Amino acid sequence: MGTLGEQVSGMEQMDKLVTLCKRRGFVFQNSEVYSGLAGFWDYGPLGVELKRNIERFWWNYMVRRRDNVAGLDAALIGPEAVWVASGHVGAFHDALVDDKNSKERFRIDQLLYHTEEDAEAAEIYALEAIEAGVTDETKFWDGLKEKIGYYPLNPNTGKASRFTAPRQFNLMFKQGIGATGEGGQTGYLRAETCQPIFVDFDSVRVTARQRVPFGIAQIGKAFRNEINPRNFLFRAREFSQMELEFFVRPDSLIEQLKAAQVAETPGLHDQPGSLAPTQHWYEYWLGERRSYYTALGIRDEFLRIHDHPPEKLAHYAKAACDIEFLFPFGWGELEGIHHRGDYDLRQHQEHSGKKFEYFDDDAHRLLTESGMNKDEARRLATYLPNCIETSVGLDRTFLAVLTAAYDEDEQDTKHEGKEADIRIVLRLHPRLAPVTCAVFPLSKKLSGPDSKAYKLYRTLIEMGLSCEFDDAGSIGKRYRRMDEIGTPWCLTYDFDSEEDGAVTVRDRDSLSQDRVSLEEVPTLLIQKLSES
RNA sequence: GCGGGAGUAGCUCAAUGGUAGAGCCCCAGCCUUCCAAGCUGGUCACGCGGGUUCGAUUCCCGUCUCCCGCUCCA
Repeated sequence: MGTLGEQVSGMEQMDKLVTLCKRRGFVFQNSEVYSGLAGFWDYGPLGVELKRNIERFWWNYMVRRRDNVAGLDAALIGPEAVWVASGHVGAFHDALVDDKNSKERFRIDQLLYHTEEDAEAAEIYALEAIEAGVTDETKFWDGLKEKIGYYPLNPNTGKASRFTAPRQFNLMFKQGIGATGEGGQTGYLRAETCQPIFVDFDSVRVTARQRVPFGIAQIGKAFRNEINPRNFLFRAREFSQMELEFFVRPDSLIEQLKAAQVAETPGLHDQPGSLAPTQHWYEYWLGERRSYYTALGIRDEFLRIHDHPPEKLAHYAKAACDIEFLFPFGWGELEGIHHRGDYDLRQHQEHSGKKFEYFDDDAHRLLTESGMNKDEARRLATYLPNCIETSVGLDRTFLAVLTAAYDEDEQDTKHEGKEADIRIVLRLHPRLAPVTCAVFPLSKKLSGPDSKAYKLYRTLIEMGLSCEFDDAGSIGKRYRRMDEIGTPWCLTYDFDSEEDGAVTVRDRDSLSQDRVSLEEVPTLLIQKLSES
């Protein structure tokens, strides 16, 4: 952060980011001409480039450079059965009540009851009442009192209060399949991208010829009908996730067998056998994910790990933590790393009737070699894999990258009568920047389709670089336009270029200017990119 | 979803019960111009709907969106 960057308050910075995003075409409110739709955003010309660069970065880091991770791009919508099995149809249908006195909102089972049984009875009663269309609060609460013998209290004050009748909040988008809406299936837009991964687990494993441990990765949209979308891209109703589900053996049988054999057996890579069998994979991925953010150019002081205490874990999780980023509005979750156990595969196995068990050839061979009888060896070698999940919010990463990159400089100004010359600059990682370089003919007389400047621009484009050509306005103004969108390098073709065949390469951060011959420019840029 | 605040050009703001001005941005042209703010010209706005009124950007109601707090947050 520059000197000015540190002085602006969080919300000021957020406003500046939102304005910049709109002004320069990173992100627009969806359907703005129809006054907008809360929780939905459109990525503009620069936004789509930045977003794809982030995706590519993640995909290379998590999939392409590993031989034990396979990719997937599954449908956004799935039949009801998938979401019943995953638990979303049940868990995403909370019955909520508002306290009219305190303006607080509670899940009905989290009010103050004498016993847990009463709380459960209240929830069941509430869901029935919602089903039956009961909206009269007096009728509802009197009915509940008949059931459990008293009115529940506000859990914060411990006192009686005026509650509304319960309402159901369905966090999943539901859709009838088939044009008539009749006779077809009910489908849901996926609430998280991982469920199709679990459903396709066996198909991917077999076709990718993968053996446990291995992972399945996916980047794609997910949808949640959030009660209240907030904080720009941070909580949207349609958003993208980048997820890896990594499947591991739930015990340390292999390590034990190998250790028992002989010392020369090489240990599995990255797999110290002394730890709890799956815990180290959880820690391995946490470490990998931290390195990823460093590689992405996000400094450590913007990140922290928030461990979920055991009593607060979701029903499926054995361990969980969040990687949080310091957004302008405070710390917020960027990524969740969860040890999901075998919950998901087990659920889908039970609901679908298909086996997701894995037969471990290695273990089977070692076991039979040790003289164990076949049935016992087969039993021990067959298991349902456990899953370590790393789940990143792509839109949140986008916002984090912008937040970390946003800076304001104070420049020396030649002009008098003005207080300060403020330069807005996005210090984006060069590989993330939506535009990598720009070509500026110093004068329009050096412009035109047959000019050398334009030909340089075409050359760079054909090399696959993201490049812009700008001949409008003063040269300084053009530099500023590029600073504001984070373009790392600007190439200026001037009157001397005709003679010396060289251009000025201007650096976004150092403002340095180097004279480079036209022939060397492409390789220089490629080199700078790979070194960054 | 509740409570509070706010919506006038791409941005920042102004004025007005008789349909709106400016600066910056943007576009075109001029200038041998390497770090915004030179000259000339130009485009672009009262979130949407309804009501009151002869007439509404202005007053009222609703709605949508944004911000803050609560809530929610797999």
